[in-house]
Amino acid sequence: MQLSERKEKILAAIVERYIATGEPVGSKTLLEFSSLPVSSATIRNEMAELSRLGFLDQPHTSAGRIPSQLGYRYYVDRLMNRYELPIQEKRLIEARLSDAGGEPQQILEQAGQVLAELTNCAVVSTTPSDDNAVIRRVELVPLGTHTAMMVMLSSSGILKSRVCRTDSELNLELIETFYNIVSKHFIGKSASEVSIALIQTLALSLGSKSLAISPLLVTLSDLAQLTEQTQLLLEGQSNLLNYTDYPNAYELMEFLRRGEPLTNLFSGHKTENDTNVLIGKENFYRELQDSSLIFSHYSVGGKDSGALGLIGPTRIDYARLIPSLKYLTEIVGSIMSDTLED
Amino acid sequence: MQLSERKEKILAAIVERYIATGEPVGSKTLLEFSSLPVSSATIRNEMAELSRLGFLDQPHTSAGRIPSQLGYRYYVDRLMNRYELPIQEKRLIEARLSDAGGEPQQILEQAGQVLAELTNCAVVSTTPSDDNAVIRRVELVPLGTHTAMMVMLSSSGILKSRVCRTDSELNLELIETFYNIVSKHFIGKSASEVSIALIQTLALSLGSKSLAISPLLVTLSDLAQLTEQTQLLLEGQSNLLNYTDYPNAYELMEFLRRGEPLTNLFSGHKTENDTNVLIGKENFYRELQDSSLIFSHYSVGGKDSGALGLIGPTRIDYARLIPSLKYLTEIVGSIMSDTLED
DNA sequence: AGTTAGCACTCTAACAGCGAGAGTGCTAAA
DNA sequence: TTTAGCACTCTCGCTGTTAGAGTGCTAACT
Repeated sequence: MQLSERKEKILAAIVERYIATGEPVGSKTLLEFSSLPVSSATIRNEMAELSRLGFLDQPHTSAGRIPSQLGYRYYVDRLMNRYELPIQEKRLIEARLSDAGGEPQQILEQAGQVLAELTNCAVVSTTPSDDNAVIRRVELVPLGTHTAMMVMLSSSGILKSRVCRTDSELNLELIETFYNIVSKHFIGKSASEVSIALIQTLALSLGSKSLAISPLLVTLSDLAQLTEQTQLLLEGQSNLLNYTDYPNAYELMEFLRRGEPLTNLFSGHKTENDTNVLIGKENFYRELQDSSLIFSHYSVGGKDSGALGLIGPTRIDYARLIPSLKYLTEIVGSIMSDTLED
Repeated sequence: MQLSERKEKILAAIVERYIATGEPVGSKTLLEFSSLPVSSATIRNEMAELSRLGFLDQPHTSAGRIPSQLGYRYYVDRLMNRYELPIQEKRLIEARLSDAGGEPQQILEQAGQVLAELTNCAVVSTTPSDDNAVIRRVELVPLGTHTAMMVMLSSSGILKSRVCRTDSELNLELIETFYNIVSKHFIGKSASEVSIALIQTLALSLGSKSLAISPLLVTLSDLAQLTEQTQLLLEGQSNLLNYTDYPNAYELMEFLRRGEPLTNLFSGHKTENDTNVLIGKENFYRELQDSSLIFSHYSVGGKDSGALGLIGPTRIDYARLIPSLKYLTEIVGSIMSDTLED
């Protein structure tokens, strides 16, 4: 639906004013604020119409108007002037991310913190998932006579480790056998190829050594699963507590902590244009229906591999947050790409 | 101060009742609940006296009594019957922790989750800090022609990694030189010995290779700092939102997130008996003065190295939480000890 | 001397009533 | 089509009232 220019101006002004103050906007307030060359009565008429069309809500008769979900949607899709980050700010952020440590998790953690500070929202992100990722390197570091730490690095840069305990003594021969098996059967394989079945057949084929080495292989398989699993990182949850809009922040925070729903949402809902904006009831999950979720996928080596998302009340500054998020996903993607392929 | 037996019974009953219900306890309620062989009038007299002595507070004249800070203190020190975890529960927890992955952070994360579920409190823990920890192993994994991932394992089992970018190409010779330097100058050294000065003199002594190798040495030094730094882990913060006692949970959650204050508190305040209990205003930090903090140090190899702590309102079930925390610290310590020295 | 019944007293929480203020929708005039 | 004006509605904050919970005190009882 296309609104008249004047209606658009009024809607935009209401959205922006409400985002800024959190108070319902009345016709008089709007008049001073928006400097339209009309009287408050005209604005009242237009507002009444916008209400009838479903773009505005009214908490009660004698209150001003607040944007409805549809109002926000129209604003985001057609009215909003994106507000880009100043260039110095961008440089600053870039420096912070470059300094994060270089691993995907570290970069995302830092990006999450930056975004949380910048936006006062909760920030979620998923670690890169790459269907073509393969095991790149496995190290076994003996810690004692029967324990060792195993470290696995995947081609997507994910590093995972576990401590492993063996029944028989961890001597040089055993370690060497392990490394042989690894380089022969695991390096270059994807995690999904490391099945229990493979582990079992391998163990069997080793005969007498089987018993000694199988704990190592089991750990190896665990690690392969871990490197493949997408992880959800969370930053700035406490920001949500500053919004009076959330009477029960607990439910939302528990939802975020659970992780899988969001991970699924992100992987199912590929970025169509650049940034996805889900407002209020547009969200599938009940726990998010009082919130807006803005998310965008970052791409490593030209391929979408994970996402960053912002969560706040529907009353957030879309014009500022969307470009910020977009910038962060771009820079995260480019830093990760740099690290992995040069 | 020693209270009469009857006063103690009444105080204990009030504390327990208030912990259970969160409502001020009146003389009549107490009568049904505690089954003392006296009338409500007598209880009233005793309660008045306990108020005068400072063990009870009264929100207002016509409300019941609630324990004062002193009341909780007396209860914790002398009245409380510790409520041990049932043995099956202990076994279950043990299994969960053994399965966590073996690294200190992984064990602590799991322990934190378990405790958060068990207690409905926020759980904090510090990673083991060991003044005698030394660098055990360093691995350099090339990722591209100019980037590599460096992984460092300390003798206390801490694993840290960073991605490092070099100006000149990462060829085999460079890598070999790096490993030589590492094994000669760094393995077996403590992190504090890895000073900037050392890095600089080393770089200088290498002459022509100096420029190529110095980014690697800088990263090495960064990693050494990281492995040495105590980290604060946080679980179950959202539990705090379930207590009506916290009008501004935001402040507390930000305090927990900041980390250093608690890290300092733990390291400064060594475990005297077995478990420390700081109630309300007994806490040094303003942000904790509406809360109780229970913490206890775990020991790895017979030496205190980190701590686990619970944070909740002063109105928490000390009798149940203290033994739970104590058990968790013991098991965390024993699992970590097992891993590192066998 | 300690305990108890009884009672007057105090304070809160909940509810109703009221007025001020904000903002609307409608009407009639420009 | 716009605007001034006005009656109307609804919230918010204040006040007053009442019911109920709980106390502290006194006087009687064991």
